[in-house]
Amino acid sequence: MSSIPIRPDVPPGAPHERSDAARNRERLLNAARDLVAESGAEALTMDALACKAHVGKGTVFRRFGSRAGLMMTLLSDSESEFQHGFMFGPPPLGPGAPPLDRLIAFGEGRIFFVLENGELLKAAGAATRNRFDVPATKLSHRHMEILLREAGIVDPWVMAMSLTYALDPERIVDDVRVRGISPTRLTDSWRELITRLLRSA
Amino acid sequence: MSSIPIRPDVPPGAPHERSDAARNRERLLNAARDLVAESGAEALTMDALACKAHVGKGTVFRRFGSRAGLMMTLLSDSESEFQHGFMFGPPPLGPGAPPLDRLIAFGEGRIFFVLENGELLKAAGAATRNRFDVPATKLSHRHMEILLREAGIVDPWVMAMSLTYALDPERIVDDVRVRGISPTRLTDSWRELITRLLRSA
DNA sequence: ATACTAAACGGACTGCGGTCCGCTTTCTAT
DNA sequence: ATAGAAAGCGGACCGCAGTCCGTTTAGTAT
Repeated sequence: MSSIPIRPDVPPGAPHERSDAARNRERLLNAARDLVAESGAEALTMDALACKAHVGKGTVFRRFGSRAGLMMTLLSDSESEFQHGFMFGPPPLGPGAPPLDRLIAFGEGRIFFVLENGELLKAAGAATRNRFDVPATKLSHRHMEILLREAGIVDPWVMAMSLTYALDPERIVDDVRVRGISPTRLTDSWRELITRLLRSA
Repeated sequence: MSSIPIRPDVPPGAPHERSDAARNRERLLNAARDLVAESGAEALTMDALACKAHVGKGTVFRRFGSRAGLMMTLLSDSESEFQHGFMFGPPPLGPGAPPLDRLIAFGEGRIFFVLENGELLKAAGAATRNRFDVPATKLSHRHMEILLREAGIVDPWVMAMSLTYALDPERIVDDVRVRGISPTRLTDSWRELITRLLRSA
């Protein structure tokens, strides 16, 4: 029953990961999860991580590229789950429902997803400059674009971008945690936005 | 014809600014404008500024609080101008036109404003955490909120927040400069968004 | 003029993200 | 088993934002 641990993102020509590299990746991921669990993502520093994982700082950056990259790695599981939901799951989030309902469900799902993973998302988004080289973001954008096109929006690409920013993690988290807006108000307003946007003339 | 230079933001009980402080403020502002002019806001470092203004680093931070604060100071002139435009200027941007037209004009104005001052705005927004303690942002938000309420939106406060993020400087600048979207597409899409959002059932 | 006080000053210092590069380890080919 | 090459490693190092605190200086009161 021994299983080979899956290494994500490994493109076709796999030069085979070295054993020490694999070990260190494991160490780093565990240490990172510990640190996040005990003090939150915001407080995690790359030095502390390197230290806790008994690894050089260079190794940390070789592995994840940047702090944002680390956060994205930490997010990737729950993110894939959410992605799976809107791509293959049951309607109204998944395929089978009309665009209006799917967009409403998408926004609601996204809002709750953000509220669960807000710290990580904010830390991951802080990259600045990438922000849209992030596959997950591109995928969400494209998903909305397609639904908007189906619904007759003239420039679905740009509209999807507007909606993407309307669902910005920082915005959602701060609305709820800093400005005291309830999640319900957020989802209600999203529903109002999409409903008005898509109802036919 | 001698005029006393206006010191902005000075609340009632003015303990009178010391002469050396005034002189340093002038130096810093000039140096900052020079630096921005020659290499862009992004490249401006607080050390370089202090050095160029022949002033200690502590002085820079005493004056502006943070890099974002400095950028906001640099912006304040053009920002007031834009604010004046939508608060007191001629319709459709200013009062006198219906909310629909005013919102469209507001978004268009904002897009062009951002494209002119994008670097400064991005650098100013990087504050993170404040972002809404910024008076200018609050004012824009409130402006939209009022127009949305007039137009019958159920939760104008939250909707205004969505629209605020849809007009985020980073979004606009990156759409145009990184992703190659023309300003016209942006304004057209904004018009489509607002038009659909506000047309009555 | 003198003495006093509070504001202002400046630059050394800290903490963090990120880079660099000489050294070490693992894998592969023989 | 051995040697060579490449991937991996680690920590000193850099640049930058922001803080701290002992020193200087501009106004004020006498």
